Amino acid sequence: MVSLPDGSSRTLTLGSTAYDLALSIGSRLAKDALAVEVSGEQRDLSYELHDGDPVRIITGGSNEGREVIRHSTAHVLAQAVVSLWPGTKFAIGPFIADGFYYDFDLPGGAHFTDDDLGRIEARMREIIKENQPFVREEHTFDEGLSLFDDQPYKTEIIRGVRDASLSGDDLVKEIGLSTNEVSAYRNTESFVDLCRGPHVPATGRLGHFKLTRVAGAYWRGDEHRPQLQRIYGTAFESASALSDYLHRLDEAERRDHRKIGAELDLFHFPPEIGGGLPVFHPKGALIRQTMEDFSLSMHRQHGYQQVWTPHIAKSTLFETSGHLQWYAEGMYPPMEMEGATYYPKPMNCPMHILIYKDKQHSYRDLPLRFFEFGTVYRFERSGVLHGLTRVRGITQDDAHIFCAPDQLANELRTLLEFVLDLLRAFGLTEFEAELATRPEKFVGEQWEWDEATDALRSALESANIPFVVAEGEGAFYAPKIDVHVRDAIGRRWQLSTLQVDLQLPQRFDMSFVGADNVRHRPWMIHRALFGSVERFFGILLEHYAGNLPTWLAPVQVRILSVRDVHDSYADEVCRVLRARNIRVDVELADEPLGGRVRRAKLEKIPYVLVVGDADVSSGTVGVNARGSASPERDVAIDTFAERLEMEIAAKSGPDPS
RNA sequence: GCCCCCUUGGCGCAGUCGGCAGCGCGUUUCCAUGGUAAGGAAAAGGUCGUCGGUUCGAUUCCGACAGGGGGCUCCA
Repeated sequence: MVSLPDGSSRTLTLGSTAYDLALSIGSRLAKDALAVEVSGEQRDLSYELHDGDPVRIITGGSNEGREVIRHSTAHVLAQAVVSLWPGTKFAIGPFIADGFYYDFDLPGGAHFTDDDLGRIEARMREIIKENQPFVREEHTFDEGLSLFDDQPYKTEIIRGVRDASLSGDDLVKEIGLSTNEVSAYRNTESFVDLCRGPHVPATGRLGHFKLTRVAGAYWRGDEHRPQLQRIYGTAFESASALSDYLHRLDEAERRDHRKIGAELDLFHFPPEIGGGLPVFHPKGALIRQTMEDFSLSMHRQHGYQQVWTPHIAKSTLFETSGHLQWYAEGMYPPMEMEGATYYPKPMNCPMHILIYKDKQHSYRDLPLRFFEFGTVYRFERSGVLHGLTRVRGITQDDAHIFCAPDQLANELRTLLEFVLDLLRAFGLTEFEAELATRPEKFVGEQWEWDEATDALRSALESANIPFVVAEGEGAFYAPKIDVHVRDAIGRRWQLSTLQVDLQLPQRFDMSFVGADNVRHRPWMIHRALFGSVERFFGILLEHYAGNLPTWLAPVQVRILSVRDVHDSYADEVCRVLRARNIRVDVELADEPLGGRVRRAKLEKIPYVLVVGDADVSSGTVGVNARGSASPERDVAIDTFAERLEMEIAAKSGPDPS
C-alpha cells in the first residue's frame, strides 16, 4: 500500500515497481511517467516500492520531468561523443536552467568545432532510436573506482564522495550521491556513466533535443585545472515545447540591446577607443541624459546632495581605503606623475568620504547623503565584456549615506522604498531581493554585523518584496541587499545594491560629535540604484525591446505631410509641439506616405502624426500611435499635445509593439 | 586570459573547388504629389580586418595578430 499526493492510496502486490503503480493508475500516465519521487527522493520507474511509501509520479511537463529528460539526454550526448572520439575522458553532465551540458577531455587534446555538433546529434539520434535501457547499478566505492579506472574525472568524483561520506559532509548530497556507495547507469555493454539518477527508463523516451554550442570550461570551474570541452544543449518532453524554447531564444536575440543600439543609432564601441568603452550617439545620449535627469531630481527629493569628484587619485588614497589591498586586480594600472602614483578610481566612496571629512560634523548634520553620477574604471578581462551590460568605464548612480548608528534602520527602510519607486518609474515591477550575510572570513565586530544585518532585514520586510537570505555571501566588510528585477520576458537582472559599510569609516577615521559632546563613528551605506547607468540603459532597451515609453523616447513625435502642399502646415505643427518641450521632427513629402510611416515605425517612434488637407483646414492632426491597430483622425493639435504631456508626466505608454 | 565561431561597400548577407566581387537595405540625383508598414529609374560606394607564407597568380589555402560574438572565470 502506497500513498499518492492527492491523499489517496493504492494497494499493489509485493515487489511492484513505480512503473507498475503508474500503470495501475492509467496507461496514459504510465506512458508519460519518467521517474518517481518516493519519500522525497527521486527514483527510477524501476524502483521497487515498499509498504507505506508516499509516492509521486514525475511526468514530462514538470520542471523535475524536464530535469530528468535533460540529464538523460546528457548521458546520450556522452555516449555519442565517446563513440565518435574513442578514448575520450568524460567529466560531468548536469542539467542546468534551460538545458544541460557535458564536459569532455578529448584524446590528444582535440577540440570540438561547431560542425561537430551536427555529427554528434546524428549519433545521438541513433542511440535514441536503439531505445537503450538506463540500467541502474550500485557499487561499493572500490568497485566504482575499478569500473571507472580509465576515467580520471569520474574517479576523482568517487574519491571526493567517499571522503565526504566518511566525514559526514553535506558535500555528499551536493554531488548528488547519497549513500555510502556509488551508483552508475549502464546503457550498453560498453557505456556506463557514474550518476545519481534518476533517469528515463530507456533512450527511446528522449528525442526532442538540440545541441546549442561548444565552449571551453575549466574542470570544476578552476582556471588552474585542465580546460575541458563543453557542449551545451537543451531537451524537452515534446517537439512543441522545444520549439517554444527556441522561439524564446529568438525573442531574446531580437531584444539584444547591442542590436537595437545599432538599429536605433544610440551607441557603439569604437575599437579605436578600446574594448568595453562605449560612445553614445545623439539619440543615445538624449535617453541617457533623460534617465540621469530624472534620477537626479528623485535624489534631490529624497534629501541627497549632488557632489562631483575626479576620475583619478593618488595611490595613497586607495591604500587608506584598502582598494589596493583588496581590489587591485579590478583596477586599471597606475600612472606615474611628478613622483606620485595615480590610479583611475574603481569606486567613488573614498572621495565622498574626503568631502565628509573636510569639516567636523555634528549629529545634527546626519544623515548626510552625497550623490554623484561617478564614472569609475574597472579592469574587466576581455572575454567578459558584453555590450553595455559589462563595460570597463562605468557610470554609477552612486551615493554614500553617512548616519549615526541609531539612524541606520530607518535610513535603510526609506532607501529601499526609494529604490523600488525609482525602478517602478522605469516600468520594472517584479522584484526579488537577496540579503547577503556575514561570510566566514570577516572583519569587524560580531554585534556590528548583527545590527547591520537586522536593519537590512527589517527594511526588506517592510518593503514587502520577496527575498532570500544568502548566508555568508556578504563582502568581508559588510552585509548587503541586492535587488533583482524580472524583465518583460521574465529574465532576471541584478540591479541595485545597498551595502552597509562597517570598515571604511574606521579606515578613514571618520567621526561626528554626538549630543553627548563625544566623538562617534558614523556608519556608512553604499548604494547604487541603476547599478551602472550603462548597464541599466542596456537592460531597459531589452525590457522594452527598443520601444521606449514616450518620456524616454529620443524622438517622441514624427510629423509627416501627406503632399508637399502640406509641408508648411507640418512645420507649423512641429513648432507648436516643440514650444511645449516635446521632442518632435518632421519628414516632408519627398516620397509616398506609406514608406515614411514604415520608416518611423521601424525607428520605434511613439507617435506618427500625418497631416493632409482636412487637417490644414481645421487645425488637426492624424495620430498613429505605436502599437495601435488603426490611426485616429481629426485630433486637435492642443488635444494631442495635452494628452502627450500627461503621458510623459505619467511615464507611461504607448504600448510597445 | 583560456576554448569555439565570425570578419566581403554605412547596415544585413551571397560568392569565388585559387584567375583582379555580387544582392538587398541605406545614400545621392532625377522622375513620381502619395491619408497610414517599402512608388519608379539611374548613379556613387569595396586594396574582401591587418601582416606574413604557399602559388605564375590569394578575397579564396596556411600561419600570426587585431576586432567582434558565444562560453568558462569574475561581477554591476
